[in-house]
Amino acid sequence: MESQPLTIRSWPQAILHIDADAFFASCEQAIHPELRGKPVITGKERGIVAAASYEAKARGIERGMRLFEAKKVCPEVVMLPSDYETYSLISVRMFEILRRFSPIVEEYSIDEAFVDLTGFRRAFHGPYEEIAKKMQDTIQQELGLSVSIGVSLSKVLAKIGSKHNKPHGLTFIPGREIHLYLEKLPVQKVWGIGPNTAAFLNKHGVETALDFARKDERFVKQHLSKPYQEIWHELNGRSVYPVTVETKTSYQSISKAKTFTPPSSNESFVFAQLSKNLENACIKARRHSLAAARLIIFLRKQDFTSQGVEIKLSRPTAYPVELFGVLREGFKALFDSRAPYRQTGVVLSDLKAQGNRQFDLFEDTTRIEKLSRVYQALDEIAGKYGKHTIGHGSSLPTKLQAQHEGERGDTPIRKKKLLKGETERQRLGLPMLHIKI
DNA sequence: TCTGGGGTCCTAGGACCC
DNA sequence: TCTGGGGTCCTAGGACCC
Repeated sequence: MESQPLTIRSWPQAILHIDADAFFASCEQAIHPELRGKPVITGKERGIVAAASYEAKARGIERGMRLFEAKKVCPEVVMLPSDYETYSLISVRMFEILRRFSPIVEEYSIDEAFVDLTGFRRAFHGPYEEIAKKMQDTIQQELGLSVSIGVSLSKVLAKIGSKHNKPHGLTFIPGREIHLYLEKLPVQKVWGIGPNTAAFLNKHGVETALDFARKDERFVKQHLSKPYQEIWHELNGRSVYPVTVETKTSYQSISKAKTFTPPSSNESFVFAQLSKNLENACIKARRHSLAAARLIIFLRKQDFTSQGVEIKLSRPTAYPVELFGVLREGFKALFDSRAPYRQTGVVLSDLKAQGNRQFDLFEDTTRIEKLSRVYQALDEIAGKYGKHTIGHGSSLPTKLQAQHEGERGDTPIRKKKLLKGETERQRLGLPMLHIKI
């Protein structure tokens, strides 16, 4: 297989990666000044630590820890539920600040961005490090947020830089010093290299990022696929990943999954959970004017094993009423009343823009138009009065449950080792089941 | 590393067509 | 009846990311 020629720029790039420190917890401290200096964690609604402030980390709290453990190591910890809407707003403001320095800003995730600074030295009368320092100071002053920054010749190297010194670090990696940063870095810490590829590389004597960067091109081309060949170039200071400005406007797939505690084997409750997920996924799809031509349903048992089905729809849709029939069928095929379940989920995929929707020749188009008007009205009401004002009857048992779900007991989580090479997809273990709507 | 919720991209192989 | 070669599209699966 001949791979595409790699685009290698002939002049040195200056790429900056910025990563907010303990973002969720820092947002809370920025909004609530009384929390500053205190150990704060978010994730209360899930029962595990989603983010921990540096004060909390200093007292031994780690991401992923269960709440009661956090409380044990640090009784005075302040626990908050995650407030994604607020974090998103703060994130937007952070990106706005970055755009004052360069128009080429890639919003990589809620708390990370890449910025292409190539050629901006003169505009700022100073070296790239000074520009980076100024960004860091501005974000600190205007948003009260601490960020870590890496600047180097490629995205992969810039990422290594921003991780090198946290929190509030600023690391500049010029071409002649790359090896100093790679030599002690285990290869699996490199962005894009996961446990599988790391294991493969280890077998070939590659332990550190530097070992990998120094591997000869023949080996890389022969044994590794395109993404890893690209990482290899990036580690050597040859930028192949451009900083892309386009903000995400569409989706390849939309998924919704929810874990409930304690696990349940109540059929109608579990089905109601599933319906709720479907409704939420459809709301999101409609908000983006998308309709799904495929639906995946999965149920996860208490022991973390999952079963799922993938259903091909005869026509794309984002209307739950049209999907409840297949949802029920799929659910029946999966549900085992002996097993307590801990999670249900749906994935809408093969998404089509609704503008281009084709009606089948003999389809009842008036019915579909009516449906579309009904859902438009529903979406408007939800917009005005809140998302959960109106729902479908089949999702009702989730509400009943919510009412007498006073406390949500911490169910012990069974540890299960991921089998080598096992993926999310395989854990879902999806047999193909074609059902037409 | 230790399972929450949400995503993306790449590749090999089969089906189908000339 | 057998045998090529080549192209395109689709799918399932794999690996990774925050």
